[in-house]
Amino acid sequence: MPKPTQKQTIYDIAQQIGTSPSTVSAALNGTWKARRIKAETAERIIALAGQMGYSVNLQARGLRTARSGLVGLILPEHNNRFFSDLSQSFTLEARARGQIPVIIATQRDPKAEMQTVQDLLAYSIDALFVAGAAGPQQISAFCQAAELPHVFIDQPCPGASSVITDNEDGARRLTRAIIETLQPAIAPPRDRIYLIGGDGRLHVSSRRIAGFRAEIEAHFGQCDDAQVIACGYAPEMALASIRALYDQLGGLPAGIFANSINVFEALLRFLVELPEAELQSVSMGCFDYDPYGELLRVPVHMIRQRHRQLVRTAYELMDQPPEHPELVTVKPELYPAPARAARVPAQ
Amino acid sequence: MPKPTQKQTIYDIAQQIGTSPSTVSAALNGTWKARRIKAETAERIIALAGQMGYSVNLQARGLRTARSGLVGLILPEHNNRFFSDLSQSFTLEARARGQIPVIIATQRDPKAEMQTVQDLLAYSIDALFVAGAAGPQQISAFCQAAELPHVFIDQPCPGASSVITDNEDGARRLTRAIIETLQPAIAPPRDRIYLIGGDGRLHVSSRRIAGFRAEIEAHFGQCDDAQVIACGYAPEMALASIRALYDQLGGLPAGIFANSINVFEALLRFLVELPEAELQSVSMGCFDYDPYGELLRVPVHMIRQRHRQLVRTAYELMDQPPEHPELVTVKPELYPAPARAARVPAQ
DNA sequence: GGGGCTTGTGCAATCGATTGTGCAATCAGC
DNA sequence: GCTGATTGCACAATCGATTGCACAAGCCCC
Repeated sequence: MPKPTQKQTIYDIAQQIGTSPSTVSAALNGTWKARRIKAETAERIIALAGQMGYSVNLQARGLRTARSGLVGLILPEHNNRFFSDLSQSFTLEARARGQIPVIIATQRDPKAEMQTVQDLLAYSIDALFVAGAAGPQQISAFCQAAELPHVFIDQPCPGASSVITDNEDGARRLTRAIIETLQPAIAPPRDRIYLIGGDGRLHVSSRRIAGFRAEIEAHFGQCDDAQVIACGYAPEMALASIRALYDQLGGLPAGIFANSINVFEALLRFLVELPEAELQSVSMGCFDYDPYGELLRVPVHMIRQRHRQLVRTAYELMDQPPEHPELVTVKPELYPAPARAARVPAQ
Repeated sequence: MPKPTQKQTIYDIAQQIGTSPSTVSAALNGTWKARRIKAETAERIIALAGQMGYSVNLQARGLRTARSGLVGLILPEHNNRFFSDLSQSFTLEARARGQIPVIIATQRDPKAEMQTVQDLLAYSIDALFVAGAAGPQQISAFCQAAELPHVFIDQPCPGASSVITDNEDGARRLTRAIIETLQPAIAPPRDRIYLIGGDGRLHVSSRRIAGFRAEIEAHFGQCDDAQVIACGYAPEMALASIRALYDQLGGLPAGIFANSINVFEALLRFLVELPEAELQSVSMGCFDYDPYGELLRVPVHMIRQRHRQLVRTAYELMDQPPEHPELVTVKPELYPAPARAARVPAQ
C-alpha cells in the first residue's frame, strides 16, 4: 500500500540511500544494467522507492525525453456504439503497451479537431489516431509538419496511413444475407431490395453501394438505380425516404439495406407503427451493429466492424510505418438475424 | 495556418525579437501586464509566435507549475449508453474550461483502477472524477494522500464528495408511470408489478427498491416482498428470474420494473419470443435509457440520468470544495413510453 | 609495477517553461 | 538638478527527471 504523503523525488531517495540522483534514476527506470549499477544497489533503491510510495514525475521525464507516454484518439462522439467500441479497444491496447489513452470527441467540428490536435501536440503525445474526423487532410498535414506519427481509422485519408473496414465486402455479405431471407412470393413492384441512406460522394458509402449493386446484379442480373436511395445519413431524410418508398410501392419492399445505424433507427421509427404481419414480410439488414438489433421482433442482419482488429492494425502501421502511406482494410463481421423459425409467429 | 516546421521554443522567439525568454513567456501566457511588459512588445511577440507556429511545451510548463491541465475520468467501460453520455458531457465541460479530458475505462477491476489513478497522478493531473469504480474507498484514500481533488459521480463514496442520481425519486416516478399504463382487468396472480434486477446491498439499488416499494404501497396499500426480485445485474440471472416468474404466474405479470439496462436487455430477450398479444398486456419500465427503448413494439417507460447535470455539479463541487465531503443528488429524467393509442394493434 | 580493461558511480548539462528579484532608464515634483 | 517613484525588461534559479562523460578503484597480465 503506497502512501505518497508528499511528493517524493529521486533526490529524496538519493539522499536517503546515500547515492546520487542519477543512480536512483537508472535504478528506477530500468536502465541500471546498461549503466552498470550494482544489482544490490538497484534493489535497495527500488525497495526504498516502493515503501516511500515514490512515483516518477512524468512531466519531468517527458520534458527531458520529448516523449510522454500519451497516445491520442480523436473521434466525433462518444455516444455511438461503434466509437465507444473503438474507445474500448483502443484503451485496452494502449494500456497493454503502458501508454495512457487520451480519447477526445470533437463533434465533427473541424475547428475543434485542429484545436485538439494542437493541444495534444503541446503535451508531446507520442502518436495520434483519428477516427471519423471532419477535416482529415488538415489534421494529417499538421501532424506531418510536426512529425507526429498518425494513422486514420475507419476513414481513408490521402497521404496518410489508414485502416478501414472493407465496406464493399461487408455490403456484399449483408446483401447476400438479405437475399437469403427474402420471403417467397412477393409480387412486383414490392419484390425488390432497396439500399437506404448514405452519401455516394463519400468513400465509405460509395464502397457499400458498390458492394450492394454487385451482389444484387450477381443474383438478379441487374440493379435498378432506383434501388439505391443514398439520401444521406440524417434520420429525417431516411424517414422521409422510407415513407415515400412505402407509398410508392403500396407497402414495404421485400428487402431493406440500411446504410448505417442512424438510418436504421429512423426506419425502425416508421416500421414499428406497422402491423406485425407486414413487418414479417420484409428482409432487413443494417450496416452497423447494435445489440438491440437482435431483440427486435423483425429479424435483422447486421454488419459489425471489427473494432479490436482495426485498432491492432492501426498500431501495427504505427509501429512499422511503411515506406509510403498505406490503406489497409479489415473485413467486418456479419451478425446474421436469428432464424425466423425460432420466432413465434404473430398472434 | 500554423506551420510548426520544427519545435520552436520561447528562446527562439526571444532571439528573433531580441528580448529575453522571460519576456516572451510572459507575453505568451498572458501575465505580461502583471509583469509590466509594454503592450507593443507583447504584441510583437505574440504576432511572431503566431506566424512561427509556436506552441508551448506543456510538459515544461507543467513541470514548473506542478499542474498539467489534464483532468481524469475513470469509468468501468465505454460501450454503455450511460457512461458514453457521461464521457460526452465530461469532454464538453472540460474542453470549455480549457482542460484536456483523459477518460479511462478500467473494466471494474480494482487493480486497474489503482494503476490508472497512479499513472494519472504521475502526470500531475489537476483533478479526478470517478464513476462506477469497483474500489472507490481505495481510490479516495489514495487521492487524499496525494492531495488530488476528486469527486465521485453516480456512486457515493464515504469520505469524499459525490454527486449521484436521486434513485429513490426516479424509482418512484418510474413506478408511477408503470402503474398509470397498467392494462385493465388482469386477474390474480398476474395483477402485480415486479421489480427485477439489482443488488439490495448496493446503495444505488437499495434506493431504487425503496422508491419502488414506497410508490407501490402508496397505490396498493402494501408491497409484497416477492415483488422485489433483486437478482443482481447479470443478464443470465435476470433471464432466469423472468422465466421463473412467468412459469410461476402462468404468464407475464401486469407490470415490470427493470432495474438497469442490462436487466432490461435480458428481459427483452425473453419477451421477444412471446406472442405479441401477451406482450401488449404488460406495462414496462426500465431504470436506464436507450434510444431503442422507444422503438420497441412494447411501450417502455425509461429513466435517464442527467449526465450533463451530473458533470456540472461534480465540477462545482470541485471548484468550491465544501468544508466536509458532500453528497449531492440530481433528479433523473423520465422518458414516458409513447402512448399505446398511437400504435397499431397487433394483426 | 605499469598499462589497459572492467566495474560502479557521480557530476553536471539539459529539456522548456515560470517567476522572484534586480536594475537601468524615464518621469514627476519641488 | 536632485530625489523618489514608475516603467520595462533581463538574470538566474527552479521544477524533476535523463544521459554523456569522467573518473576512481580493482583486477589481469606481462
